[in-house]
Amino acid sequence: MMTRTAPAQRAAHPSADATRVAVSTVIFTLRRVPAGDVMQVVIPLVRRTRDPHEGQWALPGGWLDITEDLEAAASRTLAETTGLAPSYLEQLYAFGAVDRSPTRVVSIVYWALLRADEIPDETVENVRWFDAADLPRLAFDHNEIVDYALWRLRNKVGYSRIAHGLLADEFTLADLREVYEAILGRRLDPANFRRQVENSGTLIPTDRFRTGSHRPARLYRYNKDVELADRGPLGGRD
Amino acid sequence: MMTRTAPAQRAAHPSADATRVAVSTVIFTLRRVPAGDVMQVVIPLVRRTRDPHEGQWALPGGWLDITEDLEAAASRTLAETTGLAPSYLEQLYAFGAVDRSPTRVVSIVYWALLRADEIPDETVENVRWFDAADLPRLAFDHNEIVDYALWRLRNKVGYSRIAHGLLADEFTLADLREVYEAILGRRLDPANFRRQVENSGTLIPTDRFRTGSHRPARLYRYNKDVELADRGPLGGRD
DNA sequence: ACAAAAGTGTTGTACGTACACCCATGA
DNA sequence: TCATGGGTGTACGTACAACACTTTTGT
Repeated sequence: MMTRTAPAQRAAHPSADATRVAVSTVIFTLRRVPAGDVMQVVIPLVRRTRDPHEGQWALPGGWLDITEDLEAAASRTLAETTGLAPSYLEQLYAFGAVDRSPTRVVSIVYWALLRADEIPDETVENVRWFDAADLPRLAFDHNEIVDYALWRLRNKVGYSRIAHGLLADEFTLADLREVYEAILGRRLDPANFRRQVENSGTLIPTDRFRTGSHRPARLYRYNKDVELADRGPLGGRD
Repeated sequence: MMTRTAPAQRAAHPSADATRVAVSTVIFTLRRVPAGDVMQVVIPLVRRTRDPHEGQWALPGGWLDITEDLEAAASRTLAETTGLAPSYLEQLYAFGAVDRSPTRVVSIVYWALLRADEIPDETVENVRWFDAADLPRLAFDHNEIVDYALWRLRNKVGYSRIAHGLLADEFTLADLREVYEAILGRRLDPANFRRQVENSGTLIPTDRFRTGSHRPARLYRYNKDVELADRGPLGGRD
């Protein structure tokens, strides 16, 4: 599913009087807010350096190359602009209102999950991480797009195991619960959460424990036989 | 949500070495199979009269005009090719694999529901209705697209009231149950179905009854305060 | 009267929620 | 020993599936 090397040169864009196809991605990850003890959902945005909405923050993206599939374009453009390689990538929606940009642009938007261990230390120039719940005014219709992506994320966390796309290989039940709590924006009962996820068959207990504070917590792994998310007959193709 | 008059002339397409954007629609409706007493899901397909896959059956669609929104393009192209005006229209997915067509085409695909009373008597030339469960080999990747649309329909019928998009204004609970049974492909308990749908708050009982066979059945209407389908922050825009 | 569909009642199981309680560790 | 999070037990309410049963019509 992941990225490949970017092609050396890109095909010239068609004349501006034609519809052009762009690809953008809403990338979600979790960050522990320094002061408090809660996690928050954050997304990386790119400061625009060109004419439409120059200086404003926008979703990472770029033009679709004529020789690459949609998902490949999403992987490539987000890697080029942010240097990131998410663990999960799924198409969100195609946005194509006539007035969403000065020239006619249809944007195929993807959304992605980034594991905590995939976040690089030094950030790329012109990229900044924002609390998804408290965004500034973004370029184009990107506020609307992020809202929709958040809605999809919250929905999907309820009926699939995508939350695992935000965690490293081994984790405690408290880690997993924190992910759910950050996405859903409410506290969950530890006892009930444990039983739910244990009965779902998606977790494999290891014989390792995480120590350091109070009683050690058992570490779990994901059962790779269970799909991360049910995408129906489409197995992740375009 | 519905169609408008088609523009008199369409902008010339960009040169064939650029990516073009097409819009197609999977239109679902129900038909009572003549012999038996069951309903089946049927979709209209158009016979291709041009080069790629000429003679094969394909989804109704056409090129996106540079001056129209995506949903408007879906409404227009399906009206032009089939003469239909569905009661419900929602974006399905953007298909853009490089090899899905001889030239590079990104298809924004919609899916639609047509009420029984919206089906015209005489069918347009080159349009034929097919049982969705028994399709021939279609042009391009359209078999795959229909499979995905069917999956979405079956999913969505479980957590929204879209089934109502397939019925006339007034209907009996048996009518509604038939819709669910046709979509889900299994029989439902009339008693439990009644309670479920009654408690959902989406139905308004009228004081009219349908007579004709056995005990008369009460007619119901939809509560228009309840959305047909939850589309999140997107209220049906593109 | 009888068949058949409309509509009601009852029961059991599964599952989510609330919350009391015990366990194991660091300090 | 105490505070804290890990982990177990239990009781209650809702939702759904199964199915027996009553009601109302056409024939």
